Amino acid sequence: MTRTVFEKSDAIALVAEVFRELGYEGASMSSITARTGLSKGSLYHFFPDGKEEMAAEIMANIDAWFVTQMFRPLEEDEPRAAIALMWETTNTYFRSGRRVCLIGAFALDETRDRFSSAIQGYFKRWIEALAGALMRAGVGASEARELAEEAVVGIQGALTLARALGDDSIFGRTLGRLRERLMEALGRRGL
Amino acid sequence: MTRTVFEKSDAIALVAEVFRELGYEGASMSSITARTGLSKGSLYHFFPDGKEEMAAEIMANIDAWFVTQMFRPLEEDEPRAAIALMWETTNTYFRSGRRVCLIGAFALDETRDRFSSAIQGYFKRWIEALAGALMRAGVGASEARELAEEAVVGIQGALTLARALGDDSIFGRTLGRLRERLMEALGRRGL
DNA sequence: CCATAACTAGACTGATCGGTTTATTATAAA
DNA sequence: TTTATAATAAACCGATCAGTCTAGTTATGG
Repeated sequence: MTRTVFEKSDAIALVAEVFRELGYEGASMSSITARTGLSKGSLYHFFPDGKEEMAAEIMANIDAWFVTQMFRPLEEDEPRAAIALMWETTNTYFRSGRRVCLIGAFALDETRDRFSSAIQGYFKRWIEALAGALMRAGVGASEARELAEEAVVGIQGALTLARALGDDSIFGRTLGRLRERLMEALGRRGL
Repeated sequence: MTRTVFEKSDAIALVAEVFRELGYEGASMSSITARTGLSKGSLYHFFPDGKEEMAAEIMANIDAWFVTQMFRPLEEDEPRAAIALMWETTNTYFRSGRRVCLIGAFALDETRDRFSSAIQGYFKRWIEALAGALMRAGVGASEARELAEEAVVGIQGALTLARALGDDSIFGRTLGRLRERLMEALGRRGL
């Protein structure tokens, strides 16, 4: 019997894609083994506590990626550049609307109860990081908060509707609309 | 052994609530019987084809409700009044953000494939009905379409974030923001 | 080259899955 | 009443579930 060797990071990425497609409850161990090519032995080697550990590690992985690619730049770098990067990163990460937000999907059913603090932390940090960048760019606190909330809400809604309608174009249009609104708010204070 | 008698409409409403909480895959027959108080005998009496029929009937039920309460008014009644009613209906139906959109939740995982036309039809009609009302109120076609899309996207996104953050207030704020934007567009043409 | 550890394949287990069947009880027409 | 039908309860079914275990194979460090 021939053997394929996986790295844990590969396993995380592969399993994440299955959760994205089937949801937490919908992803059975057998569907995970079938779709990833990882045997149960491998999966329980990497994730001794099974599905729940898989999901937890995947979410931590996603969160860490967003922190380095988006949140920290928003929090620390030049705000306008970081915001511009955010739109790029968002569009790329979600594959122009073809990829669902796993954390958003987990939030909708009782999966949320298992991972509530991770889910809450992710969205809270996104909104706060964006609001902070807007404020550093000169936008007033309350308007910055409103705009940031609106942006993250819009991204999540667009992902839902892109899937529901089977039409990615709504994602691009929404991102464009939201970006325009932020640009407008930024434009009003010092060019 | 004592017996409780249910109506089918009761069964639909009760099971719908379980799907809303657990998702389609997460809702097992035993969890449905436990939470609704309906026995398997009753459930399979009302829904001979099991879970799939339950979900299909629930979605048809939701769709019919939205058609009479929201879509038809938007399509046929005085547009400004119908739009005002839409915000009321939306806020009431989703219990100020505490209740998830079942159809939106189904859209995110592979449940979508089972019910794609129903899911797509629901959101398409919502957007088109709202866009139509805006046009009849004097808003240009392309702007009406944009605004309608933005509104439905925003509602779905707000529902996701309300659950994710465990904070309903974001739903009310989003609805207020969206209503304001529509009012502004309506205000620009003939008061 | 060997020894040990890291890793993988897949058979296996008890529990639970969606769904069926049988038996019983309520309802309502005759 | 009687009788037919609608509705409910629960035992039961094969399939699949998450998770375990064993027997291996491959990588590595000496």
